[in-house]
Amino acid sequence: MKQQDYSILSPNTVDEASRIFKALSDPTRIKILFLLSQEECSVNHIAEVLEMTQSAVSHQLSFLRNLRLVKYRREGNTFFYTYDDDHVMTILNQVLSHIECE
Amino acid sequence: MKQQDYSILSPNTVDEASRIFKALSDPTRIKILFLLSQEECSVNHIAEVLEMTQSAVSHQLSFLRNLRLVKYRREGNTFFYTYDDDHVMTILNQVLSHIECE
DNA sequence: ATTGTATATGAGCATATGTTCATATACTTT
DNA sequence: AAAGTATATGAACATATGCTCATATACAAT
Repeated sequence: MKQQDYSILSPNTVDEASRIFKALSDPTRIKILFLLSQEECSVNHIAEVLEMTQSAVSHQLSFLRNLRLVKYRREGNTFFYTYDDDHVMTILNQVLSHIECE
Repeated sequence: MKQQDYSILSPNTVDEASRIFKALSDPTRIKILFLLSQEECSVNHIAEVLEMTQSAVSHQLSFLRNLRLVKYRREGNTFFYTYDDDHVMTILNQVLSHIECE
């Protein structure tokens, strides 16, 4: 059988999907996004709640920023982060609630 | 502010979610699952369609099997794989169709 | 100006991941 | 029994990942 006989995903679609899933595949990023689904948070606040170093959190926020999954506003020295991709947040919440109602 | 003031996910929930997303975060696994969403496939068939070695495909199927995302039946020398987790397939299709309709 | 505070970032490191290569296993065919 | 076919599996390797540590940056407060 030949490859053409099948509905094949375009490379771009596969790459984009894997990027989204990879973003959600790390426990720290899941926890950060879940926090942000509830309220706008500063970096230090996230670090305190998750009991992680500021640096580790900042690196993950940088990762999420690059993927446009979060955005921030500055207020003095404090950076307040919010989520910035409704679709990804919907996917995350679907999976989380599916797991919890088992 | 204290950690207890927030709705915190249980460690099990986070781990389980990250396992699901990690399973979907690799391009090869996405392609395999997408193929299986269309039809039952033998290992060699998957390898041919995806233009990958039998070994690479078999390793990924082993990964997906461990997570109970696929199952197989044997017919002589041939192993026919099908998907085995409707929820994960739904998530995958949601993300794929969201990407494609942009 | 100096010190303090909040965050970002680069280097380094240990671990995880995905593939290849060689080989094992189990069944089929002759 | 022997050779062939389809798949599984272990070792090895290169790359990716997520953290820590040290330091840079930018603004605030004194």
